[in-house]
Formats: sequence, structure tokens, C-alpha cells
Amino acid sequence: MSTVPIRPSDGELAILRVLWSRGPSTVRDVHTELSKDRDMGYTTVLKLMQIMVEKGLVARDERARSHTYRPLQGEAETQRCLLKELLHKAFAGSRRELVLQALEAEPASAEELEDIRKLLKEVKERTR
Amino acid sequence: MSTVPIRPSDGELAILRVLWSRGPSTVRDVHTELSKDRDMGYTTVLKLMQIMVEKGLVARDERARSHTYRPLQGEAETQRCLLKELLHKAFAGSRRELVLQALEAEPASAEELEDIRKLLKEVKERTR
DNA sequence: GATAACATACGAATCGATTCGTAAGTTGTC
DNA sequence: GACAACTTACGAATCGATTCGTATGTTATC
Repeated sequence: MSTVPIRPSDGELAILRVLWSRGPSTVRDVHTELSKDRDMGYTTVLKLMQIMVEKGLVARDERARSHTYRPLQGEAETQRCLLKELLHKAFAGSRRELVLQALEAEPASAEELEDIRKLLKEVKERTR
Repeated sequence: MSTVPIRPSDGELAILRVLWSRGPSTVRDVHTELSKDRDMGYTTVLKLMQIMVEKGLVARDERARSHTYRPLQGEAETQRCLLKELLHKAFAGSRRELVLQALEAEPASAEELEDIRKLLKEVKERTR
């Protein structure tokens, strides 16, 4: 992916998450999936996905009657994009502060902390 | 603070950050500060701060002709609120993933990683 | 082939955030 | 006290995101 990732809106992100987990999907697939949580109309999802095509967030395969959509940017890439934005808007770029508040946002279990410790160790070794 | 923190919009967050760092300030103070980065009119900032009073994000002291505003919720509290939202919207609640992408969003220096390691250790001991 | 089910296209309403012009009142200075 | 500078109040325009109704076309079934 050579281009800078596009920041998706909330609704777009919800759709992307379905596409990332399900793989290429139709509007119906996505609508069915999203209906479990939210309560939105079919054409609402359709419209949003059409806009996402225009923005370059997803690609559409029109060969079948029911078009299938696939994400054009990866999950990790998008997460980094959103996180970076929050990092600068709310944490003045301090990742230490960000991690601290992440850990304190909700109580962390011992296992979770241990997991993150290992992660940190890996990143550290990779950086070296 | 007994109430649930209110999620500020981007513009509101920018103003809050000035109030957190400067302490109680007038619209002029905030506008002067924000003008360093963005380019927004005085009444724009005024209006936004008036809205923030309505929302309960800040309190206004009207004793002087130039009203002074002070934040009603803390920085860390607000950061946690925003982070929690992103955690669930983009990371399916996985803090491990969030921390990972935070570290990979921009290259981290060795000192920064070490800082975060210490932080993690502290949190771990506190949890115990 | 009529009908029901289902698909896309598209225009329009709504909503919150943001921006700013203008009015009106206050203060300070000459 | 007149004028300039500054302040708040307020209405309205704009913008992007979201929502959905309606039109129109396609497919499947009887």
C-alpha cells in the first residue's frame, strides 16, 4: 500500500471491521452482521459503502448482481492511522501517556499486563 | 468527579488542552494560544466555549468583564474516555493490539521503550 | 409471464460540529 | 463625552456524516 491510509468515519470503520473479519462481502452480508449491534436500514449501509468506494476505502466487484466489496487498506494500518491522530490530538504525542491511560481506562488483568510486557520486549528486540 | 466524562469534539479538545495547560483563561487567551497553530476567528472560539459551558465541559466565571473559563473534567480522565472509545471502535477491546499499534505508529526510540517498560512495571506492582 | 423478493441508484432530510458576521453593550483614552 | 478597542450574544451558513424513502432494474418461482 503506497498511499497514505484514509481515516474512516465511525460508520465506515464499523463496515471495514466486518470486511476485515469476513473477507469480501456483499451489502447484505455487512448489513446482517451490523444489525446484530446497531439498528440501521439496509440502504443506509449500501449508501455508506458506495461512498467508501468513492473515497477509495473499499473496492467493488460488480460481476455478480450482488456486488461484493473488499477493503483497500489493512486493519493494522487503519488502526495506526486512528491511533496516531488521537496521540497527537489528545496526548501531545506522548506515547507513554497514551499507554498509561490505556492501562488505566479499564482495570487490566495480570495476564493482560504480562502479555503486553512480552510484546514490549519483542518490539524492543526488533528495534535494536 | 462523580459524573461520566463527556466526550469532547476535536475543537473542544483543542480548547480544553489550552485550559489544562494554562489554567483558567479568557476567550482571548485561548484564541491567542490556538492561533499559533490553527487559523480561526475570535468569535469562533467564543462560540465554541459558550457551547462547552452548555455541555458542562467548562465552567464560566462572569465576575470580570472578560469571562474566565475553567475545565470541569481532568485531562487524564478525558484521555481515558477518548482512548476507551477508540479501543472498542477500532481494536475490539484488545489493549494489547492497541499498544502494539501505538508503538508501531511511529518509530520508538530505545529510551521511549524503556520508559514504557518502567511504566508497565509500576502498573503491574500497583495491580498486585 | 405475473409476481414476490431482492439489488442498486439517487436525491433529500437530518444532525452535530464548526465558522463567522453582525449587533449591542462596556471600558479606556484623549 | 466622543471615539476606538474590546467583549459577549446570537443567528445563520456551511460542511461532513448519517439516514432513509423512493425509483428502477434483476432474478427466481409459481
